[in-house]
Amino acid sequence: MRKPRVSIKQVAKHAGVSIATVSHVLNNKGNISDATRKQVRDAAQDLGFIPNRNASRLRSGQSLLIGLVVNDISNPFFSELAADVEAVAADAGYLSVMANSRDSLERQKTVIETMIGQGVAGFIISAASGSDETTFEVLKEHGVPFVLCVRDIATYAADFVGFDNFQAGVLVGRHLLERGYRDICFIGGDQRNINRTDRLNGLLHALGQQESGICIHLDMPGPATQKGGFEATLSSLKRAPRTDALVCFNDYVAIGAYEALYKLGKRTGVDVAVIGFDNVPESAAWNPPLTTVELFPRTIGRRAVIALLARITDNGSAFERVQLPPSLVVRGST
Amino acid sequence: MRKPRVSIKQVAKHAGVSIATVSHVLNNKGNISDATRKQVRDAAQDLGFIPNRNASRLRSGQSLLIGLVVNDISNPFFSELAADVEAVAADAGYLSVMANSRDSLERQKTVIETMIGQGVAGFIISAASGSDETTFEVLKEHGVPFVLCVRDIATYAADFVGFDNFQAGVLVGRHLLERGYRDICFIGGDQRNINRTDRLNGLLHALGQQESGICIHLDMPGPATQKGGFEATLSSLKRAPRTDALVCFNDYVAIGAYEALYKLGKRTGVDVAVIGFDNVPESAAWNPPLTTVELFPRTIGRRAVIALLARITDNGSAFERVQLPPSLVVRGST
DNA sequence: CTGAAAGCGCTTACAG
DNA sequence: CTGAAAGCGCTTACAG
Repeated sequence: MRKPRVSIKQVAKHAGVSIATVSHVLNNKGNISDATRKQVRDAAQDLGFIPNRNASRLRSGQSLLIGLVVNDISNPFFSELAADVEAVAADAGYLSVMANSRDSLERQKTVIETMIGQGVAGFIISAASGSDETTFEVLKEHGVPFVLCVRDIATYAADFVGFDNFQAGVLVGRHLLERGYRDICFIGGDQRNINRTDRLNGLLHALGQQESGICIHLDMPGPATQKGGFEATLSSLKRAPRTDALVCFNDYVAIGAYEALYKLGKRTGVDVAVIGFDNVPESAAWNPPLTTVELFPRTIGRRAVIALLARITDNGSAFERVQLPPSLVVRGST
Repeated sequence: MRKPRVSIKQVAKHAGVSIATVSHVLNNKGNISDATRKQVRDAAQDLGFIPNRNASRLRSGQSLLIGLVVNDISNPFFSELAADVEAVAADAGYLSVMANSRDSLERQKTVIETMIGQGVAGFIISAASGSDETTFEVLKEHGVPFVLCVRDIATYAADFVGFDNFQAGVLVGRHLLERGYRDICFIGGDQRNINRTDRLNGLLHALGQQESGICIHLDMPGPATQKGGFEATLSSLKRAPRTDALVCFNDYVAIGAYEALYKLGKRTGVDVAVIGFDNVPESAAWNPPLTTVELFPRTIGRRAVIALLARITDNGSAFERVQLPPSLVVRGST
């Protein structure tokens, strides 16, 4: 079916040298005279030679593939992160393979095993909800380095690059206090999601520092989607009609809250404040523009690649934890 | 650095059989007794064996990798498409490798060559702006099957899965006529982008069927981004202050138009209508909700994988062209 | 029903 | 400075 590929053998023949020499030239190894070097390069060019990386990898054990496993590829937070992972990896000569765990433990396992079989040099993983110390055992067993990002695992020792969720919650809490909101509801997100727990704790921490009647009325977990936000908003306002601020697990949930408030005839930002996390690009253009917390997905992606490359080169060093400080973006919705 | 991987050899030893037998069992080939089969399976399980696909691929020439090359990974249209490509490919036992051409011809070339080197079984490609018949020559030379999606190449013969852009333009044109808009401006998008040309032509076609003073004032190409839409809107309204409808190359451009109109003190959907293409999920929750054209990225992704798998199995058949009909979603912005 | 052996396309010590 | 040869982990005709 497929045409026979041009191999190093043909290149060698065409250039009138041995295959060892071709390999040396192509990998810039050993001492090769300039004349030979040019001959080989020209021959490779003429024949349109593309080296078979499977063979290289098999023989040398070196791989130039990076595996990226995220919870939801179609979430802009992760697609931005992925875009930078891909770009930085490419600069270092690595190709990135991306897979979607769809936040399912089982699928995460399959995806990781498949990628090991493909011979990836290492992994960048945002752990699926419910992951624990045993989840990544297989990577240790196979000696494949990995770094976690965005979603950490409480008890697990590995490199981690993410943002400080507790601090993000604190920023939101302080802001709400300053603006005088008193009846607050936290909506959306999977309860097993450790980032959610941290954000909520940060929020409670900030609110608790004040002696006042301020309290969280409701903690309403649910799908971290627009639809989830819509429904959580409706039921929150039914159960706690005096709610004056909705803290949303992410901007998707927040846009669902906008929709629900509109339906209920409440003015977003006037009758009820809405605040999100992520700062997706569109949120600046919503009506009213969304107050949210910027979490720098692209920076996380970039840092994760750097950490992984370091780990691939030297798997012995101590684990590193990078937590980027979040930053509050105040707009019209609060 | 890496632990020595468990190979078929260890499995064979552990099961007390030859490596050929292990291979047969694992690939369900040949006649193997149930007893032996079980022994091998158990041994593989015990040792946590994951077959080295590089070796399989090298020997058999068969690959289970699919390469997906898109113009912009962080655009939700493509990340949704990618999500379904990945899912359907996974069901068929394929792993998908995604790369971002960033709509650059040069990067597209690099990415394709790298992937060939990785031994992908085939490609799904949304052609970068400016691609032509020579761009994908390298794939033909190497005998690697591919299908194009979303962005086609006028003169090129290959499978294609996309949507009917002309028809999408017609839908928009008819809708604007019905609502009585007369001063229309088409904004955003790369002028070399064939989808843009087709949409514009469809729009002109629909408008031209009417005998009236309706006309397109301005065709303002530009970046297909929020920022691009913002700026194009400002300059359009400066040059043609009577503009009553903005047709935006995509929803990103449209949200930029919202922003600009807000800044100019015009009411979106009342003073100036805005219409987009893509129907990104959030657009339903914008204020006002966006009238846009649904283009079914997930369906395109799914169909593209199916077409590619057919092409991998039988590269001789005639090229197939799938054009999904677009569908107008009318909301508050028109 | 099972196994010995060749070979996929490379890389890499080693010899000259 | 260049090349002959072994070997990475598999698959596959072929022999028994």
